[in-house]
Order: sequence, then structure tokens, then C-alpha cells
Amino acid sequence: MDQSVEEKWQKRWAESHVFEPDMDSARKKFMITVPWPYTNGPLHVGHGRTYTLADIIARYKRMTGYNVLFPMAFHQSGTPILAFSERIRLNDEKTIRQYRENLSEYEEPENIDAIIESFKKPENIAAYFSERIVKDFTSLGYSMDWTRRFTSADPFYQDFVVWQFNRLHDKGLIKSGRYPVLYSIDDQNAVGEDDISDGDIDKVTIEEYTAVIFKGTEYSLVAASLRPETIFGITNLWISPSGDYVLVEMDGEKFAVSREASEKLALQHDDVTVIGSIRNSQILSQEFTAPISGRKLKVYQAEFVDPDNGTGVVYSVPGHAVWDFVAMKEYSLDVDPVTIIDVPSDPGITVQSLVSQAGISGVSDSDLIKEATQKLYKEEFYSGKLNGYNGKYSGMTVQQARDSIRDDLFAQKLGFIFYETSRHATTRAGSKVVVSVMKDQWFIDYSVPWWKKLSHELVGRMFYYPEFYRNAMNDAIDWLRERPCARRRGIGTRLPFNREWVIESLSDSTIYPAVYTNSTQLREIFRLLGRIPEEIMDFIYGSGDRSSLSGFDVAVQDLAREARRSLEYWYGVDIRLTAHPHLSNHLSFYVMNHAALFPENLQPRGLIISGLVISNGAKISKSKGNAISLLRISHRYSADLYRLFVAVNADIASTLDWNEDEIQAVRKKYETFLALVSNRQHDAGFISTQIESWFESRFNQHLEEYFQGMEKFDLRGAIISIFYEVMNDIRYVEQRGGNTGYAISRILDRWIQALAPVIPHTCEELWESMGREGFVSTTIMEKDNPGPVDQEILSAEKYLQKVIQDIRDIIKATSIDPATIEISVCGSEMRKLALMLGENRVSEATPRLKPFIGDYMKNKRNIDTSVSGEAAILRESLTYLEKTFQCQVNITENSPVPGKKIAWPGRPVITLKPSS
RNA sequence: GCGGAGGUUGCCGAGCCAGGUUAAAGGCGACAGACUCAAGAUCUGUUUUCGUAGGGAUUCGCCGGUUCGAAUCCGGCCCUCCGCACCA
Repeated sequence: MDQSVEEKWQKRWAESHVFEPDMDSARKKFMITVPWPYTNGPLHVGHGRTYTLADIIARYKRMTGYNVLFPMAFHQSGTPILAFSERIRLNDEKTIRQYRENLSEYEEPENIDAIIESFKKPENIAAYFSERIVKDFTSLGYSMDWTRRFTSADPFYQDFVVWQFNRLHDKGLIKSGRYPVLYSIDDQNAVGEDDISDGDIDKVTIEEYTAVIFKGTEYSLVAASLRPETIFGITNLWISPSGDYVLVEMDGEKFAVSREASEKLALQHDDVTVIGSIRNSQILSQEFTAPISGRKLKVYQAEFVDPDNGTGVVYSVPGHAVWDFVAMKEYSLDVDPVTIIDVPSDPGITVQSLVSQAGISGVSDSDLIKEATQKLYKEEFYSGKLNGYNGKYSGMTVQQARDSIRDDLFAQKLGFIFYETSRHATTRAGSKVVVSVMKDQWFIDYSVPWWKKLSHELVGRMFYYPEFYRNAMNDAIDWLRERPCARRRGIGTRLPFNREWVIESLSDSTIYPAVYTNSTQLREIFRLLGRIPEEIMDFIYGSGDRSSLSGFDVAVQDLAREARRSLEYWYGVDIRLTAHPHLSNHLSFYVMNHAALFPENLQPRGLIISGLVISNGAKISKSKGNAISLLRISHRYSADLYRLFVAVNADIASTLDWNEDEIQAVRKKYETFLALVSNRQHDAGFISTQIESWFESRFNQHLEEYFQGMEKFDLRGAIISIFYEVMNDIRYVEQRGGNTGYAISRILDRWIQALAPVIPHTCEELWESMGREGFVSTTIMEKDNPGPVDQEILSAEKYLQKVIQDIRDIIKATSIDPATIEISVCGSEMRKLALMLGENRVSEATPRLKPFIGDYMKNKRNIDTSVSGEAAILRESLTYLEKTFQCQVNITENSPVPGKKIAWPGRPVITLKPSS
């Protein structure tokens, strides 16, 4: 459909408020939600898929009698919006270029600069993109209720989050403790992914090293390792020839580490003092003792040692570390690699074999070495065992030994935890990013057993599509431990028990769908009181006990009571639909927080988890430039085409590939549909034949399949049945010489209704053009009564097609070009015999018919007594048969002659007579 | 390694839970024909293989088993993808 037509209907829907439901205790409710979008930029086709699927379901449920609530709000919490805004203030070219490009889809070129200028205030970014998203969603025809819209930055919503956290705290689920974070040295502040240069493309994570202490006579050396289990394989130590080393004092001990490492240590441990610098030659002249093994070690210099990684001191395990092995060879050092780990499943995996396989010639092949290191690391970690050289650790798996050796090192004060970033990183402003340990980080403690138990019970009660995600959810819940739930900065709600902290953006968005049910009332209460007191929140979302309202105005009390009623009516989200990457974070928090805070009747009922969208086989990402924005979709393809594509081109659970070829294929079908329906015509006096009745029965069958599919959320199957298959049938009617206009007109109302959830604009337009009153979107379909199916007509048509196929097969096998086709159908006498034999009443056959029993047995497989009146069926379609084969067709009744071909029910004798 | 999903005819992708009606839906592509001055669109047919009669043979990752009968059930193996965590 034309874009202007789509806009017309979007406008009419909005003006008539048809998607803004009220409570109605007489009707069953259905609440469906999709996680709210983050408002720092435009959404792309990938986001659109989940919202579109949800809208199709919402529309379908609405049209099968439910009171449907499909609300939407916006997420603004966290640092990204702040970070983007700050980058614009700093005139970061990349960011500005990206926004310029985003905006060029929406705005006139002359306005763009002013808008970007306004983005220097973060709230303007959020406000701008919220509006854009509303428009994008509207332009795709979503039947959302926007009247309940709010954002995670709205003060009344933050009062709700405060209530939530106080309740979690009451239940003992909030804790505080030490925790490592990414930290900017210059800014003296924690940083998030969005503050880090290229943080979105190349993610920075925190890695937990084991710092191992090598005792010396005057001071010790500290090397940080990810693989403490290799301690028995240590042959020597490395330092950097170009690094500056310093002596630090920590816990009463003196360590030599790189200057960079001393800064990091100071951020991670209390009471770290730098005593002074120390010359490399001084270190090289000393010997140090390896812990546990007690081995004496020399120190060498190696170029690959980075003073700004770990402690700037590396212990060398040439038997199991590619770097060490390559360096040892290159410097021709007099050390013997020791093999201390065996990989029984793949004994070929050794440092030596990997180095030769990869063709590594020296330490300069750093990429090859990194690759080989990863491979070795993974193999040894998952399948490795410590061999007999490992003292009391011999025989342990690598995973066991790692923990065990680490614990022993810590216990003997020969080691401690050292955090390091997974790569070198700076903030967008250029300040170095390191790991710092926060002393009073707040957590939500998802490990509490009673909580896990409640959550598993909830998972057990919920509906899952696809079902296998139920297990995945249980696993995710088991995996969850303490989660930091607050940050020092970012948009969001202040932690009520320590207002220096801001609640982290996933943690403030777990039970928010509850607010959809009554945001209108909350907003009003907030307006009247300037805040929403705890007692009121507790009444609405918690106890429902009216006595807690007694201190408030009647107006406030009324609002609170309505809010509570609304929650009780709507809540329990029936379906929450999102893509699978959310499972192990948002969705598991969603489930667990509801399990902790709400009674059973207000808990989630079901989850639908969709696959991702890829574009031409590749993952969609902004940096790849293949992120197609949603607005461009409705402009370029039309909303209905996009919706149809999303519904039909992949099952909800599968990955959907967005590519032009497939879209064009769907477009062709869609246009064929439009042409069929718009150009249909038939005379009032037209008398129908069998084929139109056949079509109607087929349609009713497809409609039933459609309802069955939709009810179990197999949207793809349902739409294929009601769209593709019905169109194939229309084509068949045409081919059979039937009157398609008449056939379509018999089913058109119901057809348009069934398609309306998927292509609503098109259907409204057609509905109106048919002279129907009101919106097709608000009509109710009788899903329990799809219409009669005449099996006799269906099997008659099937029989005809079988005969045609047989004739084709014979033509193909014989290469005869027939001038006449004789079809000799089974007579009543033989039919009786077949029925008799079919019931094993052989003895009743008359002597005259007995000779045919052998032939019956031979052809048994192909005999079908379910069709009666074969001759009549064929005669009625004689013209069609003659047209199909371009020759004369004669229908006769077979009189059986022993030794000749015999016609049986469902299997006439076919004879081709060539022309010459 | 653990957990999950999956391997189907040129490609995509159903079927598998409830075994036979399955050479295996549908779409795409390819080929042939109709239409057209032509191309495109549309329609028809073909698209594992053999076959001068509607039939036969072989096929659903591999190997075995259950069964009158298996793409579908059971056991083993191989391979691919996703998750294994605090990140929105």
C-alpha cells in the first residue's frame, strides 16, 4: 500500500483511540510487552522484528475477543546518553558524524546542526529519539497504547524504583562490598563501555590475574598470571628492557613492579607506597624463588613484556606458553621447557607443534602467537590434566589445579588478586583506563537460595515459546550471583540507602511493566503530592491494604485505589517478547524480581523469545554500516510489506535474514494479493460450479490452520496457510476455469480479517472499499468456527488431480503425444467387489468376479474407495482435461475382462492413443 | 569441557514430539512451454535416478538397533552454531 494510505489509517486509529484500552471486567485481558528501547539513537530492522511480532500477536488477540494492552515506554538510564552528549560537547568528530548520519534520515539538512547542538544537553538526546521512535513505531502501524508512556528518568517512575529497592533491601537481597570496576585515572571515576574509545566495537572486560610473589633476598618480584596452574613449569622470569621499575611496599613487603603496575596496585589495594625506582640491571642480577616448587629462577629481558600489562614482570613457562617458548628460542637461552600438562584427548596440542604449524618464526609474529596461545589455552583449560611433575597437584584437571594452587598461594601470602583490563583502553577523552576496586559497591544478591527457589517455581508456571528456553531460563537463574546494581554516575534513580549511588540501568528495569497498568494515576498522584510516598506505592504494588492510605486526601486515595485495581486487572504480563540475547540478563532479572516482589497472580505468564535479524548473512551493527533504520523501512518498503516479511520469512525462534532478494519475493506475492483482491469481479447472476465450492472448503481449512497456528504463536505457519496457500488455491481456481472473483468474494471478509493482524493498513483499506463500517482491526473473528469443509468436494478434486498426474506420468514415460485419451472408470459391480475385498469378505465374491481377485491384490495399494461418482467428476471437468492435454478425452465405464487392464475405484484405466 | 540448539533433496526452509497417506510442504534459483516485437511480470510444467504405461531403485550428517514398515523412535559417533556471566 501507498505510504499515504498507511498514514491515513494510522491517523484514524489514533484519532479513534481504538488501541487505548480501559479496564473491563467483563472481558478477558491480554497484556503483551517488549522491553523498552534505549533512546540514544534510531532503531534498526532488528529491533523492529520483535515489536512487529508483538504487534501481530496483539492485533490477533484483539480480534479474537481479548481486551488487549500493548504499551510502550522509554529507557534512559545509564551512561550512554550522558557519554554521547559529553562527546558532542567535546566536539568528538566520530560521534557528530554518526549523529549527522542518523539525523539525515529524519531531518532537513539545514536543521541538523541545530539539533546536534541541542544534544549537548543529554535530556535532549533522549527526548529527541523518544519522539522519533514513537513516529517510527506509528509508521509501522503498531497498535500500541501511547497514553501510558513514561521514561525511566521520570520522577514518579523513580519513586517506583525506590519502592522496589526498599522492598529488595527489606528482604535482605541488597548487599555491599568490594568490587573491581573500569576506572579512568585522570577523571578519577568509574567508566562504562560508552565512555571508552571504541568500547562498543572492541569490548573491554576486567580480567582477574593471580599475582604471584617470587621471593628474593632484598625484595620480591611479582608476576601476574592468568594461569597459576603452570607454576611447576616456570623456568625463569622476564622483565621489559624498556620498562621503568619501582619498589613498592604493600602489607609490609617490598615488591619490584613496573611503574604503571604500581599505579594500578594503589587503586586496587589499601596502603600501597612507592619507595623508589630500581634499575633493570639490579633486578637482572638477582635470583628469585618460585613459590610452592621452591625453584631458583633467573631473570631475563624480553621485548614482548609490556610494562603496562599486569605487573610488568612475567614468569616464563616455555612448555605451555607460546610467547615464552618463542622468546626462549629467539634469545637462545639456556633453559629447558618442562611439560606439566597433558591433554589426553588431543596429545598433539603442544607449544612446539602449534609454533611449527602456525609457522611462527620469532616474537615479531605477534598475531600468530596470540592465536596459537588462545588455542592452547582453551584446549588445556577444558581438557588438560596436570602430570606427575606437579607435586601434590599431580592428576588434577587444569580447572581444579588453577583454583587449588591459587587458594594455596593466597593462604601462604605468596599471591594476591590483580585486576587488569582485557586490552589497553582509553576514554574517549584520552585518559587511561585501568581497573580500580571500589570499596562499597552495592549488589543485588541473586544467589540467595529461597529466591532462586521461588524463581524456579515461577519459571515452571510460565509459558515459553520456544519451549526449550524454559531450561535455559532455569540455568540462567542458577548462574546468577551477586550483581552490582549501582554506579557512581549515569542517568537513573538514586539508591535510597546511599544516595551517592545511581541504580544501574538493567536493575532499574525489571518490574517496570507493572507501571504500564497505572502510569496515568501515578503521574497524577505525583503531581498532587510532589512525590509518591512509600505507603501509597506499597498499597498499589504491595499489600493493597487500604488502611495505609488513611492519611491522604480523598483524591489521592481514589487515584491510588484505581491504580491498584488497574494493576490487579491487567497485571501478570501475558507475553513478554524479546530476542534471545536478553535471556541471561534482562529476562532472568525480570523473572527473579517478579518472583521476589509480587504474588502469583501478578507474576509473568509467558515469554516468547525470538531469534536475531541478520542482514545479507552478516550480523547487524552500526559500525558495519548495515543497520537499516526503521523509518527508512516504512518509506522504502511500506509498513505492511515489512510486517509480512517479518511474519513469513522465518519462524519467531530462527534467525531472520534481511536481504533485498527475499524482500522482493515477498513484495511480488503481496502485490499479487492486492491485484487479486482489487480486480476481482463477478456478475450478480453468476452460477457457481464445483470448483468455487472446492475453494471455499479449502479456504475454511486454511482458516482453521491459521487459527491453530496463531493460537500456538506459530505465526509463520499461520500466515503461510492463510496467505500463500489461499493464493495458490485462487490460482488453481483460475486454471480450472472457475470464477475467481466469485470465489474470492465468498470468503473475502474473513480473509481480510485473518490477514489484518499482519498487514493492517492494506486490510483496513480493502475493508473500507468493500463498504464495511468501522475498522477491520476491531472486528472479532470466530476462531472456533472457521466454516464448513466439504470433504467430498475436496476428495473429488484430489481424485481429478491424481488422474491428471497419472496421465502426465504415462506421457512422460512413453513420450506419446496423445490425440485421444481414454479414461475408463470403475463400474458399480467392480466397486462392490473392491469394497467387499477391502473388508476381507473374499468368500462372498460371485464366481464371475473371482478371477479378478488376483488383480485386486496386485493393485491394492493404489485402490481408493473413498471417492464415488468418478465418471461424473471427470465428465464435469472434461473441458479442463481436454484443455490441459490439448486433445480429446473420452470417459467410459470399464467392463472388466480377465487378462486385460482393469479399472478399480480411484484407479481408472488410462489409454493414450497417439495421433498417427 | 559443560549446557542448549541444529545437521533434510541446487539454496533457504517445513516435516520429526503423536512411525506408514513422504521422493519428502512452501519459497528461491534453474530448465522448458504459454503470453510478448523483445525483455520483465504473470501463468503452466519439469527439477535424485532409471523406465515406450500411471512403475522401480536410491535418498533426509555417519554407523548400528527396534519395527511388517523410520527423515520421524532408541544407542553410539562426527560436524556446525549459541551461552558459560555482570555487559546495555
